[in-house]
Amino acid sequence: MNAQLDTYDRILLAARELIHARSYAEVGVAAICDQAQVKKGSFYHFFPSKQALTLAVLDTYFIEMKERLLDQAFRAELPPLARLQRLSELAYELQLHIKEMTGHVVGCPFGNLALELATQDEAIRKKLDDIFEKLQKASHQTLEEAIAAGELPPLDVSATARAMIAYFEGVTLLAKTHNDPEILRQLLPAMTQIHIPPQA
Amino acid sequence: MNAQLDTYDRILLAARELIHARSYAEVGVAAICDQAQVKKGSFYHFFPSKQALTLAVLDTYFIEMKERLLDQAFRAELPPLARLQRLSELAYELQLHIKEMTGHVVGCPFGNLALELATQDEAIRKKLDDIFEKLQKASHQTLEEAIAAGELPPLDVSATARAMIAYFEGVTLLAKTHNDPEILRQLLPAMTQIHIPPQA
DNA sequence: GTTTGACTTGACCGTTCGGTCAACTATACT
DNA sequence: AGTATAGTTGACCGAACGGTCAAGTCAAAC
Repeated sequence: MNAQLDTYDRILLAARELIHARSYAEVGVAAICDQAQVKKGSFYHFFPSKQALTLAVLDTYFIEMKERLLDQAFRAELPPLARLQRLSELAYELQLHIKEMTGHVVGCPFGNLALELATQDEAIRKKLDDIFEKLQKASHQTLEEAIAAGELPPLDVSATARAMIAYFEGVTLLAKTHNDPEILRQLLPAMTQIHIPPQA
Repeated sequence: MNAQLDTYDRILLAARELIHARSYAEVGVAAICDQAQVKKGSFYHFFPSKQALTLAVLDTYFIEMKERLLDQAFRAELPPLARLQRLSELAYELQLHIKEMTGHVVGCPFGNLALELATQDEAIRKKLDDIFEKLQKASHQTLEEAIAAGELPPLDVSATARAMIAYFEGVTLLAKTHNDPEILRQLLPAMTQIHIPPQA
């Protein structure tokens, strides 16, 4: 499987899939090596530790999420709020697709690792914090355009962007716990209702 | 420490604290036994497995959450929406207090275990799902009163209750990732803005 | 043709994991 | 006093954990 990829990429791909489907602690280095068809010695030739691998995996999660969700939803030809609705649809479709293949709503890789590791591993916590900040910036831009277009009243754009990401993560958490993608379809569209007013 | 408690309760208390502060996988049975000052043999006299202990721990989390948050916030003498605002304040104060003692925003024990274990342990997933449903029912009641009092327009009460819990969990997730309780104070009050309209 | 260095291999390290068990002690009932 | 029973103890289990390492392969650089 994936014989065309070199060793480094096979490890990264295997780790990505396994950690997203299970969890950080549940997936051992040996399991990653098995799936990647790599021996443990080779693993430690490319990655100094499981933590270092996980930091690299987070980068690939971000790239994939950007390509499959952000770049698809935040397109200039759509009105600003419609972009956020499109993001909701894409997130629903993605989790539905994964559930059809694995039987589980696996949720958001960032949220998953955040709640598992934020208090245990400072480097990973920091990286996840950076990722959420990037997501916030992407929403920020869209919200400003929505206000300029009159689709939204004036508001605290930074706080509102963060609130929408929080809602997105929380809905995904409930969908994972219920193991039901329909929760995403039902609840995510309300994302745009959350408005944090400007500070006085 | 806690010499007045019997063995069973010491195990439960130790597991509660450790799992909330760290994670399920990070806390081994040996660590729980150390903290509870109990030998491993005694542990397995009272609990058949680590999973069974965790299910019991979830019950104690729910009782504590109900006493410290729900029962304090959902008081009949407060107007319905004010109860939800009070819930936000209490959640903020609780996480702030824990951070002052441990250095970490530890987040919600249910959300933490949900994202770590929902795809790995079906019994725990189911129990967490039940707990979130109970929370939804508690919000449901308050939302109906808010609508009756004219504080809210007619809406899909069940879906809105779930959406508010999702938002609550998502904000807590971001606060944990940022390790900053202020996020709760800034964002949680917007909880009551999320309205899922009634089905046509 | 030889040297270099990236990469691979498989055996191995000490530690910890969840869990078991036989033996022991303390308490309570008859 | 005798016995049943609940609880305790510490040694122990095999498996898995993250990680190490000496030895070997191989293609490119000289």
